[in-house]
Amino acid sequence: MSVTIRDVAHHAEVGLGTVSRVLNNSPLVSVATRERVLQAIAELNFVPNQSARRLSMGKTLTIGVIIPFFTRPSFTPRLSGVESALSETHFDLLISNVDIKSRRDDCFRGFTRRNRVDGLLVISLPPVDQEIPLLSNAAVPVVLIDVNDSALTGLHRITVDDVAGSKRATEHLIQLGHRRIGMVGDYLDTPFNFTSTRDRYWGYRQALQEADIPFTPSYFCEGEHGRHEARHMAHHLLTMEERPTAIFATSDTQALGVLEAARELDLSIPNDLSVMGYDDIEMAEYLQLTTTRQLLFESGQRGAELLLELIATPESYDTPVHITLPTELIVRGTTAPPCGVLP
Amino acid sequence: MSVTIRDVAHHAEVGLGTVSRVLNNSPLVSVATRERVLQAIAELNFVPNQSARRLSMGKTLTIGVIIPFFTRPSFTPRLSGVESALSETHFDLLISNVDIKSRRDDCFRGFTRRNRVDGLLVISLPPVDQEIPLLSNAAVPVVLIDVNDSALTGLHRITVDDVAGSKRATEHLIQLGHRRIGMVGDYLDTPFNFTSTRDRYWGYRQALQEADIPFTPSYFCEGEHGRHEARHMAHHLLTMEERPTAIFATSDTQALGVLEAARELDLSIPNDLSVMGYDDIEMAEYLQLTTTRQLLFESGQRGAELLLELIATPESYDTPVHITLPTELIVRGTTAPPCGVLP
DNA sequence: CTGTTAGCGCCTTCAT
DNA sequence: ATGAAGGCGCTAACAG
Repeated sequence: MSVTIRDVAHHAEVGLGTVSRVLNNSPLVSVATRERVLQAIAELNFVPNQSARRLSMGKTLTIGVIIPFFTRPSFTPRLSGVESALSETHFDLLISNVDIKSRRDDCFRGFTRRNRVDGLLVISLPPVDQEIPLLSNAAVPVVLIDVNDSALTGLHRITVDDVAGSKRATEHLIQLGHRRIGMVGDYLDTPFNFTSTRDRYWGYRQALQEADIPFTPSYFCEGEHGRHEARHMAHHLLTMEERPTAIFATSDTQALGVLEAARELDLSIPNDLSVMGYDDIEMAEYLQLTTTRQLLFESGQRGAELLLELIATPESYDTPVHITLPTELIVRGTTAPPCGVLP
Repeated sequence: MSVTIRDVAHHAEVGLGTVSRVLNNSPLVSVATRERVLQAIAELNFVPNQSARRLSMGKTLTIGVIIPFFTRPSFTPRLSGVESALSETHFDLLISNVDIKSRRDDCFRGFTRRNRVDGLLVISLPPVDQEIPLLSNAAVPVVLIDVNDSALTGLHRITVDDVAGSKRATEHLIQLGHRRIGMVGDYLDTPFNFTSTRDRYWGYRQALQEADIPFTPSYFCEGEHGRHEARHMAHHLLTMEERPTAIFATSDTQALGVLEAARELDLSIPNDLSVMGYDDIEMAEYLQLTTTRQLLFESGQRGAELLLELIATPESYDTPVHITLPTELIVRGTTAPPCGVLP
């Protein structure tokens, strides 16, 4: 059916092993024979069969990545980073988008065995307790990206200090003179249990506390992720009796919803209301949104790079690698001192 | 090393073939033995080796997709559509992001052979002449998405009538009373040769012609894709002596750049300038951008569905399938009659 | 340096 | 309904 290594061997009048050597850049081939084989390969238009190589080598030559909601603007750059790190290599990229819980569980189980992938990247999805040993004893190396949980110290991770980033963001608002600061975020408890959501919540709480501003539960709104949902939450906050003068959205996407709500209510930004996002997605700059930048692309890239090293030389990594990426406050146009207050 | 079908056979005290049959849901197994095998599988925690299956079956159980710039907001939904169609199946999704020409060529060659993928989806990338036979005679079925070229009638395709969509968009502007209509778009000629770019250009030209508005070359700007580049082009247009009263950007992303340029120049939208986008990406609604909606997600989904059918029953598709997806003009807030002109 | 051989783990006839 | 045997295309270890 298809031309095989055997045909090439015949054609080049060499042994079958020699062809294999040429294919794998073995130095144990004379220049002359190598030339001959290469030519035969070209003439026959031969391409090695991946499945056969993989079976024979006991490797899959592919990297798996488990990522939730890969179309969200904050996930795409992460994926892109992974892709860029892998594009130089011969590894295939097997992406599993999980947006329902059951798929998530399947992927965790399926990918931790050797015969699916040679290494696994998990993005934003913290393993539950019983899965931790699964990952740390996995047949293949695993790197967690954007999963910040102290129970995970046994695993390789690329994380962001969201508590600090969020605290810093809140402090910015406080320094501007705001005291009534609302928060619009994802549900703290979801089937996926994103750690970033909670970390950002705690950063906010900490900043308030250190500034001696009491936490007002009614200023904290949690809901489904998304612009529309955020708009509703913000609308609710902004029509309260004593409405917040600033709203911190835990993602830029949600900040857009807040801006929409403000528009509906004819509140001018930043005079009537300060709005703060998180992530610094592409659109944030366009919208002049004050936000906290995290290195989304880099997180994917470095995670993938680490994974590649783990695959290449597992022995040099007996202790888990933990890289923390910095965040940066990006002050743009949606934050200002509250009405009537001078800095 | 890993538990194999052989171990299962031993454990269940059956032949090795029987285990295979159970694995493949063959009806040729008695309920009793099936139970026994299933239990052995569970007890041994056996998972079949993909590479081995693939080699043995001569299938790869994976679908390849070649997509350029997969982080662009108009490509992500297409990919998402593909993913959604595949998530129900047992097919793996092998994504190749090509953003440089050489990778593109490699992918075209590499993926058209049987041993890489069982089917190929090509998004937005028209094959060059010499590649057409490669694709139509490919060892595996191929479906082109968003590639609109009359030379491609021999291939299965999901397309959008961009000429019509673009013409309609331009007509909208004309009907509002605009006569000086600028266009900001991608380079017409690029290494990738996106057909949509050219189609949109021609739709624009056609609409002008039918309305007896002469085409003004200086009103047409082409450049690298992206918001910033579009901003520069728009800036140029808007500082001309007789500047356009409306600008049609050939993508929403570029429309954002146009809006930015208008902001810089203190032009109010839509009074001083009408802006029209294309695609209807997620952000368009938020920005109240008038645009042309195309079914991005559906294009990916239907392409993948078609491909799956082609793989399953190739014999029932002796003649190429060509599905054209509709576009829809979405009038929002960035277009209005030109200053001083009543509709 | 090169040819030969024995698997890699599974599917698929072929007998039974 | 079931077991045994051959082969998918390649790599790697071996002998020369």
